[in-house]
Formats: sequence, structure tokens, C-alpha cells
Amino acid sequence: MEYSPRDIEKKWKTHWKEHEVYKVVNGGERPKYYVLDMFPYPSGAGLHVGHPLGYIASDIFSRFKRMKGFNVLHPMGFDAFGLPAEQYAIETGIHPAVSTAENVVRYRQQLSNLGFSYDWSREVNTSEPEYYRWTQWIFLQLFDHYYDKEADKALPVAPLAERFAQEGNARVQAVCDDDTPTISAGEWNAMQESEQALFLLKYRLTFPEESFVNWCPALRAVLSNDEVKDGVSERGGHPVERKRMKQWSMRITAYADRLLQGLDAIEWPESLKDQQRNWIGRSQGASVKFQLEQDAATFIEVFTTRLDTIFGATFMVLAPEHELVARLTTPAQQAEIETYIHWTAARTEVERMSEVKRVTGAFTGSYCINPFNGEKVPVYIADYVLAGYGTGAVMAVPSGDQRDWNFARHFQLPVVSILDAQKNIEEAADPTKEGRYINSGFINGLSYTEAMPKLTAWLEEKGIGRAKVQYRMRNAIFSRQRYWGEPVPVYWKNGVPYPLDASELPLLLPAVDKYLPTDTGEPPLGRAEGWKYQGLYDYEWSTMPGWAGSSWYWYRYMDPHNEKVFASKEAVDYWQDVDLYVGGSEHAVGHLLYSRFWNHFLHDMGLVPQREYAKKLINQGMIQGIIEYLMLQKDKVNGYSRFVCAGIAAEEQQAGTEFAKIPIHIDYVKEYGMPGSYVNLDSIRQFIEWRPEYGEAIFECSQGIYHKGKFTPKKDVSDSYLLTFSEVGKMSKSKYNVINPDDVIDRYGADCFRMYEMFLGPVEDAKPWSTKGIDGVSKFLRRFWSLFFTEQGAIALSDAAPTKEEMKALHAAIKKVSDDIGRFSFNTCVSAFMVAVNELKRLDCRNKAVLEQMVRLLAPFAPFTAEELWRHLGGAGSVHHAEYPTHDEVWLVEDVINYPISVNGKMRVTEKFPASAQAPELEKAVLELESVKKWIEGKEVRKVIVVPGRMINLVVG
RNA sequence: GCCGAAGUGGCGGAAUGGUAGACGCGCACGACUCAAAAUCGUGUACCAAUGGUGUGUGGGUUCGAGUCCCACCUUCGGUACCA
Repeated sequence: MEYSPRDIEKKWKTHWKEHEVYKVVNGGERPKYYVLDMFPYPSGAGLHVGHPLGYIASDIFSRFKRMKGFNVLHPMGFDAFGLPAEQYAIETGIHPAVSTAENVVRYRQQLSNLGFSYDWSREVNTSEPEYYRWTQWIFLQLFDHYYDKEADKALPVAPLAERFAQEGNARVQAVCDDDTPTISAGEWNAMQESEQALFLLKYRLTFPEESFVNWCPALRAVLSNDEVKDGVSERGGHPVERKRMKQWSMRITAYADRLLQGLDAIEWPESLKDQQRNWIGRSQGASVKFQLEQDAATFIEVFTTRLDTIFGATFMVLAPEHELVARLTTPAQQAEIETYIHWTAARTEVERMSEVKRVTGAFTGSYCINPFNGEKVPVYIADYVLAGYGTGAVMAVPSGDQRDWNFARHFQLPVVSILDAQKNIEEAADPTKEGRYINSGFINGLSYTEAMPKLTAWLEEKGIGRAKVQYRMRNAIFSRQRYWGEPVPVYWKNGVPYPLDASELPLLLPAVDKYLPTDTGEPPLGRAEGWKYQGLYDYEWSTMPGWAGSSWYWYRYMDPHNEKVFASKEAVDYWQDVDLYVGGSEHAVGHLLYSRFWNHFLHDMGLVPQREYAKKLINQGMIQGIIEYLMLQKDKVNGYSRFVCAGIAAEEQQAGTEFAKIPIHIDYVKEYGMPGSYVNLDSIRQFIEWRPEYGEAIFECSQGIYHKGKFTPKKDVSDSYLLTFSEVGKMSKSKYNVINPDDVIDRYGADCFRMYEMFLGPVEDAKPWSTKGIDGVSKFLRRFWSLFFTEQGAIALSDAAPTKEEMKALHAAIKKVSDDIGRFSFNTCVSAFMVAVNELKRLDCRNKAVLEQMVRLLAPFAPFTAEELWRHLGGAGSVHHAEYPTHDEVWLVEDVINYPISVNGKMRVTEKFPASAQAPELEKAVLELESVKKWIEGKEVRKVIVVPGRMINLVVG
């Protein structure tokens, strides 16, 4: 019988669906196990070959666990709010809900083609009101709570307000805005209701605040860092500036310590935990106030982790946005400072960060006083100091900090040595903590550990500073000036935000005439006519960011259709948490940190049982694609755009001509994925049809020039051979290099696709997509199949007792595959299957007992093929409900071991000895071997190392 | 700059400190065939070849290092110059 994956897969896909083979119920005898995938954004390009890598791995693991007797929850859904659908809506006028729904249908189709064991009845979609009403509900809870440091958890705001009325806020230990004033009960009670409401915002876990954004006046839009290149918008090339804007924020910093501590309790990759630790960036230090020379009542506050270096602070640097800059600027420095601020406003934070070599800054003309030695310190501004971090001011110690040192050298500021162990500070900064202090007032002669307590004590005694823990993590901005996101369930009355009542949820996205900002630059929701709370008050016009809906979705899968709560207590108590989470490491400090934050909060509320929601996490590597570009000369030639061959571009670049890389759809590229990929005349015409703005462009390669429909050859040729510029990178719709799994599945079948993606290498490694080698996996499946059938197509199996060799091949495979699934090494599982089949083929094995076990073993990897063979074997029910095989060591015991024999660590010969032989007899036997004598002749055998069962090494000399 | 990961045949990759290159692709040869495809079999790290050299480079630990330690180079990913 011929192996026909197409028929088999169609048949079982339908059968599984009709018989609800993957239906999961909450509860039962079996222990629970929850395997979660990071759900996809359903983009218009469809599922690409990179998505399934992690999904296949988690599906294999889920099926394995299920066959091992667990009640496995393995759901799938869609993270369906996002920018691409909105961009598409802007271009076409089609409502994002419509295009998103279409994309979801396609994704679901593609996913079920791959044979995943999802219980589709639990699907979630973050953009549906039934889902996002609970996202809004959690937002309301955050709004209604503050972080109490004494309780070390979130508590309701209402009792806090009562406490203010009783005793003011002086004794309240809560996380709040830095600028929160101390007020008495009298002051609180004297406030109007709206003033009280504004005051409480300083405590709430979500609150509106002014923060900096990338504002593009021409597009009247806020852009992400991604969308800004070289200070201009990626789309259209318009200038972008940093602008303050009122945005909703999440007080994630309240949870900084708990987010750090929680990492110790979870089995996540160490590298990913490190990324989170670095992002949170807890640092212990001190804040110090520097008095202004001109105004003794005003201070510049700095944070430092090296208070011990304060005597070496020879200047001060403020962020250009610092609030004191205007006051500090002297008339003489006015012009210079303004020019610098203007220049810096056009730079994104990413640019400000990545420029290391060039020193920029400007002197304000003013001085402040170093409180430790009373010396005058000049105040500069420079954009390497970021306004959003700490106090936005740095005390510069050039002898100990390289960046400060560079700045000092550039502006010819003094560099004062502070430790006798500092070396060569004329050449570079030396950040050492060794040695004894010099030039350092009352700590002269002390060591670091001796000096620190004295400094801190002095600081607090004089009231000019205090020990402080600082985090580099900032509160998370929670607003997007976009349409396609969850509406924030808040309305505004007299400049004060009021939450909706939970009973008023969901607050539905209103219809708008266009998906663009309003003429006055307000977000698209500002266009919704008559969209007012009780017909009177404007709703919040910004929407929630992409990470809102994904910060709690694993709970919704537990109880997806509940209309009363986000998930019932019974469901949450049963499933508890995620046992295995699979997803990309690119989410390390975004989704994976925010979701932990929300989970800690939900845990504080007593709504979920576990502080950390995912016990174990494995990263899946990115499957990269090749991005193909055409090289476009930046300046037009005689008024025409000019594209040239990559080779020509490289030469002309040497001569100073500038080129831009224009991505081209990979379908138009000949020999895509090969080193010599190129475009011919057909490709050029396709490209022009696709990008009509280049209709009159010149296309030049060594073969000739194409212009306005005519090809003028340089040689005796009839076609263009314009080399593209190829680059390995992300598979992305915007790079036009998305490869769908559909074609591959159509040709080879889903089982083959699944096993091939696993066979590519370790699941966590990144790799470029290629179908080189897929034939090997395809051949394996056909060979596996052929073990069951005669060439005439009849099933031909024997009921005889299996031979020892057959049992050995089987049990070796069971052992290897089970072990390797356990350590998520799926590529070696596939190898093990191949080894087993090669061996069974060699043995001409037709034994039913052996092959039946092999079918079970293969079921998690090739679910369709295994199901078909299982039924041919007369198996009852689905193979996916059968028990997974376990191996028996008895079959793996060797009688004879082929020992490698090394001389001085180099392997020379091998020799067989009985497995029972002990070290002394082995040593004796080895020295008598003819094959060994050659290597030890005339030399003294100093030592013989015998590792029974493994190897023998002779040390001679 | 900082943080993280990775460097092994022509290619994807394998290898609890113990026979480097499993398994697969590709390639070569052979069988079957009129022929091709498919299938099956054999071989396939390199070299000056009874031997020697080989896991990015240079050191080190060890009887023994792809694996452990130190320094460096390259590539990829992340990034908020975090004081």
C-alpha cells in the first residue's frame, strides 16, 4: 500500500474533529499539565515557516505528556490587536475587525493542517469584546489599587483615601510618584473632590502622566522607535521630535523587587532571566543634592552608585530636558544651549544611546556646589544623560568613569585622581575600588569598605541626601495613539479621569470614518461621533498597547466562555499555572516581564493561586529568511531613479556614491536563496507593476540597461542579470520574504514538515529557512511505512516472538526518544527514529509487537501517519490516547564491549572484551595485545587507566 | 559601549571530560531499468598517507578537552550610553 500523506491527513483531520479527540475537560483523575504557546498575531501574510517551530515542539511535548497519562491543556488563540491591521485599514478603509477575522480563519486553517492537538473550543481572540472586557476589567482593578510597602502587595485605594482624611499621607508607606508632596489630613479634607482624585493618581497602579514620545508632526502621529530611522519617520521620511504627551502608565516599578525575586523560583533560561534582571536594573547607591551657586534654595539631585568618588566630581551633567536647564542657562550661553537642545530633540533615545564615539554637550554657564568639599562645579547638559532615568542628572567623576573622562577631555575639564590605586588616568578612566582615597577630604587614607558607611552617615546627618535603591526600569507607558486596540475604560470630567463601573464593560470600540488622527492631532477615537460617557463626557481616546491582551490570556484558556469572571475560581484552581511555556526570546523584556507583573498583581488580589504563572519556559529560535534588496542610488540620475546590480553598487560605493536598499518581494527574485540571486527582465516588470512609483526607473547591470520598457544590452545578451543584495534576517511581511508552510505541506505532508522542522537542529537555535534535506525525512517516513506493507500493498505482519536484535533496536529507540523529549532535544529524536528504522529494515523486521510499539513512539511526531498505521494494526481508539511505551534495560545489556585503547590520550586500536571483565584483568589483557605492543615497544608503561565499560588509556614515555 | 548566545566536514548538525563528525542532505560509484525517476547497496574530514593533522585563535588544567578555566577574534540576538 502506497504512503499517501495527503489522503491520510485529510481523513484524520476530519475524524479527530468529529470525534473531539483533543477535547480537554477541567478536572478528572489524571494529573494536569499545561503547555502554552505564545499565540500569534494573525498577519495578512499568513502563518510563516518560523511560527510552527515552537508549536511543533510544544505539540510533540503535549502529545507525549498526554500518552504518559496527563490531562494536558494545550490551547491556541490569537493576539489580534495590532498595527498592521490598522495600517491596512488606513490604506483600504476596511475595518480591522474584518481583515483580522479573515486572517484568523486562514491561520486556524494553516494550524490545523499541521496536525496540532489543540482543543479549538478554547480558542481566544484578544480583539473580541468578550475577551477584551476582561482586559478592561483588569485595568480597572489596577486603577483601583496602589502598592503598599508595608503589606508588600497591592491594596485598594478607597481605604487609602480614608486614611488621608484621618491622618494625611506622611506615615503612609506606599509606592507613589517622586514628586508627591506630604500633606496633612486638614489639607486633604480641604481639597475639592477633583483635586483629591488627581492626588490619588499619584498612587494608583495605572495613571496618566506626561512622558516623552516620538512625535511626527507631518503624520500627526506618535511613532515607535522601530518606525524612526535617522531622526525621520520610516514612512515618508518626515522629521520626528521628542514631545511630551499625556499617556497612561503602569506602575510596574512597584513590583521591581518582586519581579527580580520571582526569577529565582522559575525554570526559565538563565540568559533570559539575565535580560530581565538587567532590564529591571536594581542598583544600590545614594541620592545627593547639589546646591546651586546662584540660588541656595534650589538643588540638583543626582543618584550615584559610587558615592565614594564624590570628591572627584569635577562637573555636573544634566539631561537637555531637565527642568532646571532654562534657569541655569546664563545669557552668554543662551544661544549655544538652545542650539544643542534643538539638535538633541530630533534624536531618538536609541540614537542617543548608540553613539559612543562622539562627545556632545553644552555649558549652561552656571555652577553648583559639591556639598562634600564646597567646591564650585560647572553644570553642563549632554544627551547621554536621559531625562527619563533617575533624576536626569549625573555627577561626573572623570577619573573613574570613561564616559565622564571623554567628556572632561573634550571640554578640557579637570580630572582628579581619588584613589592611590588608580593608574594612568591621563590615558583613560580607571574605575577601581582598590587602594586608599586621596584628594578626598575626610575619607583620605581609608579603603572603599571603610569609607562607604562614613559617607552615607555624613550625607544623612547633613540632610543633603540618603541611601537609595534605584531601578533602571521605568514605569511602562500604556497608551497608544491608535485605533485598533482595547479602549481604556475611562472618561474625563474637568480634566480628571474617572473609571467606568465594571458593569459598564465592555466599552466597545466605536466606529470611525477614518483610521487616522484627527485634524488637531488627536488619536483616531477622537473622530467617533457622539462617543461620550452618558452622552456628556469624553472617553479616553488612546487605546491600550499590544501587550495588554497578552498579559493574562493563559487564564482565559482555562475557562474561555465564562461571562461572569475572567476565569472561574474552579478552573484556575484546577489548572493553577503553566507547566511549560514555549516562545521566542525576543519577548524577554516585553511580554514576558509585563505578564509577570500582571500576574503578581492578580495574585495580590487573590484571584490566581501562583505568583509566577509559568514554571518552565523554553525559547524557540527564530527561523530566518533571506531578505532581497535592489540597490537604489540615493540621488536621481537625470531625474530618474537608478537601480544597479549589487556588484556595481559595491564599486560605486567605494567612489562615494550612496545607495539605499529597497526590499523586493522574493517571489520576483530568480535563484532565491542562492548566492547569485538576481532579477531578470520579467522580474523587473513584476517589480514595476508592484511598485509603480519606480515605473520610469533605470535598471542597470553588467549585461545591459533597462529603462522605460526597453532593454539595451551591453553585450550580446537578451536578458538582464541584475544581482540583488541578499541578507539573512527576520521573516517579515515588511521585508516581503515570508515563506508559508502550505506549499511544503502540500508536497510532503504535515508529518514530514513537522519532523523536518525538528530535524533542522536544536529548537532554541536560530536558523535560516531551507528545504535542503527535507527529502531525507520524507524518505524516512516512507521507509517506516514500508515496514508494515508488502510491495503488493497487503499488510504483512508476524505474530511471532520478536528476536533479541529486534527488541534491542526497539528499546534503544524508546529510551533515546523518551530521554530526548524530556530534554527538548527533538532533532536527535528524529535521528533516533531513522537509526531504528534502518536497523529494523536491515533485520527485515515484520514483527507486529515491535512495530506496534514503534507506532506509539512515533505518534507525537507524526500524528497522522501513526494514527493510520495504528488502525491498520487494529488498535482500539486513537493512538493518541494510547499509552506511551517504556523501555526495558534488559534488552540493552551488551555481552561484549569494543574498548577503544588510547596511548597517551590518542586512540590507536579497539579490542573486544567481555562486558563483565574488571579493570585488573583488562589492564593485563591489553598489555599482551599484539596490536598494542607496536605502540609501547621500547617505552616504559607508566600508568594504565581503565574505565570499565568505556575506554582504556596507556601512559607511556 | 553594555548584556546574552554561538563558532565542529561541501551543507544542517551529533557527541554524561573517554573511539570527533551519529543521523540526514549533497556528491561519487554500483544494482535494478531500453532509459530516467523512485528504490536498494557501497564510499565520502583533510594531507606530503604503514603515518600525520584536525572542533574560530592563543594559552592552561587533566592520563585524556569540541566539552572545564583564562585571554582574544568573528558572527548573531537584545539594548534604555543607566551614572
